[in-house]
Amino acid sequence: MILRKIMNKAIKIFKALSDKNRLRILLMLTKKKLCVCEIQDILSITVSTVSKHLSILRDAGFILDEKDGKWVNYRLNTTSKDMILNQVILILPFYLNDDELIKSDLIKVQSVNRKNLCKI
Amino acid sequence: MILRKIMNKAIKIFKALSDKNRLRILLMLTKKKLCVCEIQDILSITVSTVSKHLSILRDAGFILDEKDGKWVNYRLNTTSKDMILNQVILILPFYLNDDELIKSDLIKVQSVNRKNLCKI
DNA sequence: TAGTAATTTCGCTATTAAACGAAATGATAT
DNA sequence: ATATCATTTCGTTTAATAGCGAAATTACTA
Repeated sequence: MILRKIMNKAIKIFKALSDKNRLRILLMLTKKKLCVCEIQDILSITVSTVSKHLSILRDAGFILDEKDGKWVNYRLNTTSKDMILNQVILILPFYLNDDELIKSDLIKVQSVNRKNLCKI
Repeated sequence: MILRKIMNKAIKIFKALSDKNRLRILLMLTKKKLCVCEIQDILSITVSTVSKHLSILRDAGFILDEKDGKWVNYRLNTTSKDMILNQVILILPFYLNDDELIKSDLIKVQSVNRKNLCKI
């Protein structure tokens, strides 16, 4: 029963990684925790789509959420015991380091500020 | 130009890994090189679908093909310089080792024989 | 308690991907 | 060279996924 789920877990992880915006989110979260509207601002897609991406990353085990006032902070899960998940989180920053889009995302992350962004 | 392709390469690799039959194929190829009809026999899907999966794995860099008489042998690419690709090939066997479907695939691989299978 | 703001969920549309069978291709062997 | 067989490509159908906007939810705050 449990054993038959191993491959499904792997597939869920790899599917989560198969989308450009989700890779961008993961890389941003290596720099700091972010709320939905901060991510929305950088990706330039709707807030509902961001929320969906975050739930896919959470289901796969990559990120955790925590309430912070009226915001929800999302951050990388650094406590997972999953071998693939840990390796990916380790390798991705090196791998995507030189990607132009990732580079500009990471610059924007430094100065993004939820207090200026929100009030949808 | 080239740099903008880094993320697309990553996405291609993760998409290739996001399918059950392709994971099964990769694991089988860790044991020995196989032709299309041998893989078809174990997966129980049509030969054209197997061929499509193999082309996706080849495009992502996971496997290589070589002619062998009237057959085409597919084998793992162990010469890649790609960081993600190498790590995945290293980790996957450990990760999927206990999956029941993978276990039965790997038993079947031992005795599969193209000479008995073919004549579609 | 009512209002407001952040986030999630729902319903929909458009695109992508997996599967099949049939036809085309490539290569061996008679 | 022709027949045969393994594989690939093509055309189609069906299922999954990313995106949007609107409605629902959750939780501060006035």
